[in-house]
Amino acid sequence: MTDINKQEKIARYAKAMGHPTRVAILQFLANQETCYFGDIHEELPIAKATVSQHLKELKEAGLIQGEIEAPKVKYCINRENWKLAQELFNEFFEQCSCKKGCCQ
Amino acid sequence: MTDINKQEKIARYAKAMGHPTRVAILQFLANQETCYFGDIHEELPIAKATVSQHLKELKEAGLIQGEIEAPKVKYCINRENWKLAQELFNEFFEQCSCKKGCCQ
DNA sequence: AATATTGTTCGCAAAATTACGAATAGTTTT
DNA sequence: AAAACTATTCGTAATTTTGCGAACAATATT
Repeated sequence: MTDINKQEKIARYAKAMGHPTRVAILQFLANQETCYFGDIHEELPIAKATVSQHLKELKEAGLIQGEIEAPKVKYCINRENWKLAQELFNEFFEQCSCKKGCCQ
Repeated sequence: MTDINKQEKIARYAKAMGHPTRVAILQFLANQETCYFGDIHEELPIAKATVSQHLKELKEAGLIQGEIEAPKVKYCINRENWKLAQELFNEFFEQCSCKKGCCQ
């Protein structure tokens, strides 16, 4: 992956994580095996339409995935991309020159 | 730090990192000891007013800091918050249930 | 078949983000 | 003191984000 490509991926993931509600959703999902839309909605003080929208964005960013289990919809973390995001952020934060002992 | 507080901090940092240009700026700064506004602007294909705006946001999020070294302005990573962000993101990504071996 | 349940999509409004040129402010150099 | 240099702030326009209620779609239940 090129540097610029990595930057764009980081920005994409970061943007998806750039809202408290979405961080809360991710955290909730990360600590469940899987769960239904209703469970997520129950946790949050916002309208279901808004929850659905946040879920859509997280899904489009690739951090979560949903599958229909009629009549419910089951969401979970997208493990593959979660791992990728973790690696990208890790590498990103590690690269700081202050990690290399060259500054106070 | 409470869980919700952490979530908000993560969201705040993530939001700041949620734009390719800002990731590029952070990456550039992370690999310099320090540098001037002009150096950053030179790296980027956008107007200086826009660069300044992105820098302001990164500064307000706490990821960078700037100091006047007349007539220039010197920017650098805010090491303290960089470290905090690194720890928060690390903990966040680690918490996923898929890390704990309880799912495929 | 009618009704209920579960979520998504639509349509809208308010607010925030992004980007830029021009104007401005603060120093420094001439 | 004037001119030059560096970067921020202002004003504006276009786009995106956020949030909601209402309408809708799909399946399950009665």
